[in-house]
Amino acid sequence: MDEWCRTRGIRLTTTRREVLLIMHARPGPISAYELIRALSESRKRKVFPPTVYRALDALRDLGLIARIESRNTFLARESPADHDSSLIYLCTQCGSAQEVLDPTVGLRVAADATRIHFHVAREVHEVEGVCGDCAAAAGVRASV
Amino acid sequence: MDEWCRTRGIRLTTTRREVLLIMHARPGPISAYELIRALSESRKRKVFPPTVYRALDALRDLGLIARIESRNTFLARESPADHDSSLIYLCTQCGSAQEVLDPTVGLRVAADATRIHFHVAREVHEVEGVCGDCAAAAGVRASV
DNA sequence: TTGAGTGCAGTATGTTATAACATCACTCAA
DNA sequence: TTGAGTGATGTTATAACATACTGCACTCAA
Repeated sequence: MDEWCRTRGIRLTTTRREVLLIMHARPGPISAYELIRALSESRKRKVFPPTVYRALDALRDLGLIARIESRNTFLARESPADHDSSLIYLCTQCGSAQEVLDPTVGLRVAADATRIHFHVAREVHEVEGVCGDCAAAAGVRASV
Repeated sequence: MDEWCRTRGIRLTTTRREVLLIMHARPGPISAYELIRALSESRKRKVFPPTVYRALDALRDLGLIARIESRNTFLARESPADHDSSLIYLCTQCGSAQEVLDPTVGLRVAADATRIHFHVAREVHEVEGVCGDCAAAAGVRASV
């Protein structure tokens, strides 16, 4: 993993590794300030915002995490591959986030971009709603 | 217009109308705090954040404006129809924003959602890159 | 062993957003 | 026309998110 990062010209330093560990340790998206609190706690001393934001930037460059723009939170990825035009499904009930890869969305975006002569650099696709589990739970409650 | 709003159960009050006018008066996205400053100036007295944020919420409910999640800014729409799964193309050079309707993207999202048993409520599609005008300008500069 | 490059700590501040509560205005029925 | 109910706004205060900038420490190659 360390080596994997180095080949990308980005070192997996202590801070970055700690941030990634915290993110993997808890399910779902986490805010930068929650990370600041968690990191401060594990280090037994105050950690300042820039420390965490820098780590998040580096992890994002590595593709190891994704930023959820509509919520100002961050999500650890299971694998760092090919997420250029992934979709993130966000549950408004339980707060969970699920990343889905659907290249056809990227193709549509590319087609539309060509039509308006736009050069795509980055795509954000976020879908808000209710996940299957929460819908099922609500259904159970409703039918009782 | 006033009547059009009322049929949707939302009044187009003075504050909301003023905010909408400011947004239409300048091209491109505008931040909430720019609106606060602009509205304070036009009213000759201080306007507080909640005033503008509430107006923005109402205008968003009416579909008259869109929030650009990846930039924390707001964009006035030309018409308020059918923007449920529109795409916003954002130029990193000139800051312009262009909304494009492409229902096929919404269809793909719906299909993916069904597959993972997700119930969609709202979609955010934002594409960052360079607009045609800026690319052309850069091309001209590069070729000189 | 020194100097360039990179990453980190910390200060300070800028920017975005909302909770909470008081007050005002509009609507509509009596 | 008046008064209750509802929705909108004014205001204070603060929470939450983010970055500019300075300086120090470490690594590694020359």
